[in-house]
Amino acid sequence: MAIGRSDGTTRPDRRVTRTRRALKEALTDLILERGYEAVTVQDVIDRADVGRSTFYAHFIDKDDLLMAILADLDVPGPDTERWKPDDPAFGWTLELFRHFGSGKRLFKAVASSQSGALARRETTQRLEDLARAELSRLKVARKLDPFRVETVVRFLVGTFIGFMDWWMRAENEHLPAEQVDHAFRSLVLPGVSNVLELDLELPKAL
Amino acid sequence: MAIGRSDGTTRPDRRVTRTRRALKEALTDLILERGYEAVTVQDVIDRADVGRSTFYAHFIDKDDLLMAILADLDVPGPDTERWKPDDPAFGWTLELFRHFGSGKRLFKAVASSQSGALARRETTQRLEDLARAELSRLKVARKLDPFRVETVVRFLVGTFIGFMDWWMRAENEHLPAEQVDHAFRSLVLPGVSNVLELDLELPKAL
DNA sequence: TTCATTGTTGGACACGGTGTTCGACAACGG
DNA sequence: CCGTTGTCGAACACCGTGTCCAACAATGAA
Repeated sequence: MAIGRSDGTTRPDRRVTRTRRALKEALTDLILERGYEAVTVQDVIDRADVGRSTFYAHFIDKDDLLMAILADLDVPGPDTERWKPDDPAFGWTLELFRHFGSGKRLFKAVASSQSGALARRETTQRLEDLARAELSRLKVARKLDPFRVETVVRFLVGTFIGFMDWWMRAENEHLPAEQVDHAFRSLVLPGVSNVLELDLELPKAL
Repeated sequence: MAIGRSDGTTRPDRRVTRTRRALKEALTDLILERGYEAVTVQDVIDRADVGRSTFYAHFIDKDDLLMAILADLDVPGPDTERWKPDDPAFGWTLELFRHFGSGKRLFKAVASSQSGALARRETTQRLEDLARAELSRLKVARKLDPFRVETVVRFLVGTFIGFMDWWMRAENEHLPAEQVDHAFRSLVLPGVSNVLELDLELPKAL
């Protein structure tokens, strides 16, 4: 039925906005409480106080709703445009950590590895693009074989998500993004530097 | 009802052995075909040609069966006994990769991150114990603060599982364990060395 | 304010998977 | 051979999913 698609021209009906917002917030809350897999559509519409049929008028299923939530918080695509060629290597990871950790429950709900397979794949995809862009920026002069580059990309993204996951769990919620980023860089960059035979400025050990 | 527990004294009934084996094999196959989450108990008993009630006479649910499969293939607990104090640091990772990758479908089914949350947690647990044991072996003279050590442990295990996962996926099935291990060590050990201020022998870059 | 449009509602429904129970039956092993 | 024990399959209650529809209510434009 595809209700209330804001097709640029018309403003969406208030009711539509209200319903969608309620559903998104409900799912976000519930994910934070129990984890994504444990939440049922029934739970969501109960929490959101929305009719069952209304839910299915807007979203195909639980995954679809999750994707909508994810779409709201534009995970930075490769904004390679803004990068200067002489920026320090991987200088943007702190910004990324800050972005994800900026206190918004949304991020925690989605970034956590508890979230659905779809969302995880989606996030991974974007981060991999980011990493590839950075590597291709760095290897200006160098010719590196694709296999090695792909391996490093997987390593970078896998570790990043691992750190996000670890950070988001209750025990570490108090850690500042700076510290997480520093730990990440201290552990990851030496290996990248080693494998790609690059000369990265390595953070001091803490 | 707890059927046929081999309580040391008595040999288990043939029928029990047969049933359990059939169920384990069925689940293993199905995981490899569709991934764990997509498999239903119904599928398993159909494939295994076992009555529904029989299934529940042996296992609580799907997760329980998965745990039983996992228990069969003793993931090496910290065999710290066998380690000499002068072994090279993390020298055992190759053995671990070989162990997991030794062609057995079982490992692929279980080690893959597609498998249930329970199994994943279980595996992670054991690997973390391994890593902790190694770190405490290495810091004989040194006094390292627990936070740093825990961070490194998470980094090691998270990355290891990431590599396992990547390796097990179809495209890379042909890679020898040696190459995977080498990539792992090249990327991971420099960071560990950096953070723990240890002097590890680093593998050459490839 | 009026009114046609559009979204929302709740109930009914078919479907499929879960986990339990029970009596009849068959395989086991001493 | 025979008592024990495991297996079978059917029936059942339960729950979540996703669809459909007719009645109703909010909306926004005239």
